[in-house]
Amino acid sequence: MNKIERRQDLLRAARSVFAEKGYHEAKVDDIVALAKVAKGTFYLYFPDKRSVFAELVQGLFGRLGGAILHVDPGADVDAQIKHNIRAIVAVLLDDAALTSILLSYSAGLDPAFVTQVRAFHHEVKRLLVGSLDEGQRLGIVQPGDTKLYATFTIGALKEVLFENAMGEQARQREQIVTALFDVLRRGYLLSDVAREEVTPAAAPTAPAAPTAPTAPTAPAARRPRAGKGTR
Amino acid sequence: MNKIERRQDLLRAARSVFAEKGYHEAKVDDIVALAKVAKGTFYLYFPDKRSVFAELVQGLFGRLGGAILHVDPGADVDAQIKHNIRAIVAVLLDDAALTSILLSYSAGLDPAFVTQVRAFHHEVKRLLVGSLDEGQRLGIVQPGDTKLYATFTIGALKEVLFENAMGEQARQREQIVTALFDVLRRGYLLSDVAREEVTPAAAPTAPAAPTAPTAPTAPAARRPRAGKGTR
DNA sequence: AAGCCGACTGACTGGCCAGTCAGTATCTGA
DNA sequence: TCAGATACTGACTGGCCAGTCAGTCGGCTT
Repeated sequence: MNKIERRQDLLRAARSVFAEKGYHEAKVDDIVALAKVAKGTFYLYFPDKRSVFAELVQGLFGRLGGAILHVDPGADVDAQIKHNIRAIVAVLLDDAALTSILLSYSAGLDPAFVTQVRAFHHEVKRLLVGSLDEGQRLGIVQPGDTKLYATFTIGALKEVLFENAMGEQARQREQIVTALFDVLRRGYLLSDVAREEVTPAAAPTAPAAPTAPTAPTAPAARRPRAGKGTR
Repeated sequence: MNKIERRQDLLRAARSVFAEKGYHEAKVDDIVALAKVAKGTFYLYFPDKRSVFAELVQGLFGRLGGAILHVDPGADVDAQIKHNIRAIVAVLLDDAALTSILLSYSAGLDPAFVTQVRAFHHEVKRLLVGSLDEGQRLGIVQPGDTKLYATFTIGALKEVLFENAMGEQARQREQIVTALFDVLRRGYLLSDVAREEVTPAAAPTAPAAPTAPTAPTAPAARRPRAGKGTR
């Protein structure tokens, strides 16, 4: 058992423990117990608890960053978008353990660390907003607030991955990719126009009183759903 | 200063501190300092730290649960959906402090508590999935995995609210509502018609997906098409 | 075989903080 | 005015756990 292997053992153990208990509840004692070494050994390989965690997260960030490609508007955009979704999903699904921490347990850590996570998050969003802006110029993206679009997208992605990481739902990678892409492309609600034909009777019972007089952001056009019934 | 007011003071102080530092970093000493009482006083009003937090969260849950109405398919569905989105947004925006904790800091608490939060989350999702299923039967919702739709929706909503709670973006309530609704109804990507039909079990590999030079569908802008070339 | 060295060990310490409680202040009604 | 009740105080304790370090172990060299 050389030093490198031992280090790996510790990292592996740390990852499991962090994933299972979150940062705070993960005790160094748990990690060393799992790695089957004495506590002192841990400190021969890492200066402190924070460091192991940081190293694990750093690795994840690296893999994520490497997976995301800048979208070239000159080529097949759909494919590239799908590719990016797929890449992100792949990385994060393969490391469900860490993902679950980053997505839910990411607080209460040292401020410095939170900052780091936040920064990465911002970077991803910046990148996405940039792409969407460009897409708008090219007519690939609907008019509207791209920052909001980006936020929705990231949120949706985080949530699925989080569910997966938490073991609440085990989904096929490709299913997630396809479904998300489809929602981004056409939503899932059918407009009321198209609906008229399907609904039996529309008795105006009005159980709720929504009262939505304020609806300034009227989207320019409601796309007439031509052959939407297919599928 | 009667007992009720004092209790309110403590609750208010606790809310601020929790919001600012998260559950773990919030010390009872911080709370009592902010409320300007001695530590002992805190324990005259609450059995322990966990309880204050639980009470705060319970209140939020109550308000949220009360705000969500079951959608009646016989009436104006769009309006009701918008109403629900608006109600949730309203509650969560008004309590940015707590929201930020629930959405990010919700871990490392006692397992019992995490369970509670999780349960609520599930309940909301269950409700939404139910509505979507019904919607599908009525042709209001696209075919597809409603659980996935629900997850995306909840994720998107969480993310905007989280950003707002974190003070990263201050958005108009109505803007969020409208934008989210629009995305749910039509997505934001304008895409090739050719990709309308999506294969469920697509080939996983090949980052550069099926080269599909196709006929455009978007109304206005045309976009250049060329060979691909990722990055 | 002797002695050196790097890897490993685990009992221990120091700091932190939730929660306690003996004591003090303030109020209230007789 | 004073006695009892109620509200409040803050120094203190006990438990927990990250991080330490004096010491063991086993392999390698000479």
